[in-house]
Amino acid sequence: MLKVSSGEDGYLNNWIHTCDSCQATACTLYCHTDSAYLCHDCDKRIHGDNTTALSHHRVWICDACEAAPAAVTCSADAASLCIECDIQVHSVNPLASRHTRVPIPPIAGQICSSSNVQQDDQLPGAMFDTKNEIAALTMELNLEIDEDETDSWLFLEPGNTDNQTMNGFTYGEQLDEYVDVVDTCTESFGPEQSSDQQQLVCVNCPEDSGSDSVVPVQTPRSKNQPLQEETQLQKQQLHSTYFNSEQSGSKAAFTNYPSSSLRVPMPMIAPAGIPNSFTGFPTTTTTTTETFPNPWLLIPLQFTSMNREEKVLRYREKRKSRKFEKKIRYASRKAYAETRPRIKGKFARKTDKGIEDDQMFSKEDNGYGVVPSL
DNA sequence: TGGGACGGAATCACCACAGTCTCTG
DNA sequence: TTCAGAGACTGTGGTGATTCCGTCC
Repeated sequence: MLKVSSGEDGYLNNWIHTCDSCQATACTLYCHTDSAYLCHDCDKRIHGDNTTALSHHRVWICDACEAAPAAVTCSADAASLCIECDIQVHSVNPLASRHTRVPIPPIAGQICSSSNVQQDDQLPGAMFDTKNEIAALTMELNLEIDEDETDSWLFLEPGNTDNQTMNGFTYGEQLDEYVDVVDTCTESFGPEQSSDQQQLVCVNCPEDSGSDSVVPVQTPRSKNQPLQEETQLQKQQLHSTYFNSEQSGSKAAFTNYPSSSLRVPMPMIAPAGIPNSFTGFPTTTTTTTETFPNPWLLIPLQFTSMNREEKVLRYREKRKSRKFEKKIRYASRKAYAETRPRIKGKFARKTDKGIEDDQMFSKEDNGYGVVPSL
């Protein structure tokens, strides 16, 4: 991680977050208890000396953006990702969406060394020693649940949604809130600078590159190539993920990420007696373990009233200025659609003349049936 | 003050087809 | 294990139909 220059919000221009303690080096982990980004040395200094500090809830920083706390580990990509990057990376195509991701538990104990963390066998956030252990857990979690069944988890009591609130939010608001989270690039900057900043930050987004004159081949994407796509799957995942969390506005606020892609029903709805906020890892309850084998997945963080108020205000501002603009993912398809014959707005079959024109066009294009670029 | 009528805005479904993905042999 | 082929799936825009909401009487 290289330090470039620091922005007003504490983020470096290349998304790298500086250590909140020494302010000199890039952070490598985030302590939820202290609400601080720390480098290894500072973490060792702060948390290394007493058992109380060691129990602080710490997680590694996302491998992709290197600015937010990692929430899941993808064994397929061998990377730890924050929620936003996870969404971006794994919503690219159905194949990627099938990657099994394991929510990252907090760092247990002291970090071994400051030089070799997050490498190979020392996956971020792991109380697991090796990738093998993570893979084992992954298989454990890889429960196949019917889509309809998964959907049913999204609603506590169908037909009685009016009065269902959590922590003062209605579910509808929660739903809105997660849409906020999706809009990652915009979220991270002020409204005025968002578009420009996006151009700078999301250089790997195909939409930003402006080079998608043909339908892109959906190859596996590296961890540094996040995409901005809002698919229905995303919404389902987000809905599942943030349904019960009151802190959706900040990616730094999460430590757990029970993605629906894990095909694990969201447990936070079922256990009626479990409070909405937890301060630590919950003890196993009968209800919890019956519906979900990993109780540590359901721990929303406790927020201070100030934090919450701040997030709520921010969320409300966002909601006011939200715009649901259609995003064009495939310029080639847009071009095709615009040139297609229509009858009352509906696509119509190509006429013979249209086919002839297309053939001529193809000949002019050296015989390749390349979609004309915009 | 409540209810119906009206108009504008918003939302949704429909269509064809190139390209991609998945499955099977 | 690799390859080829078939079939399923996705995404794209303009229009009309439908729904929603605010205003007026």
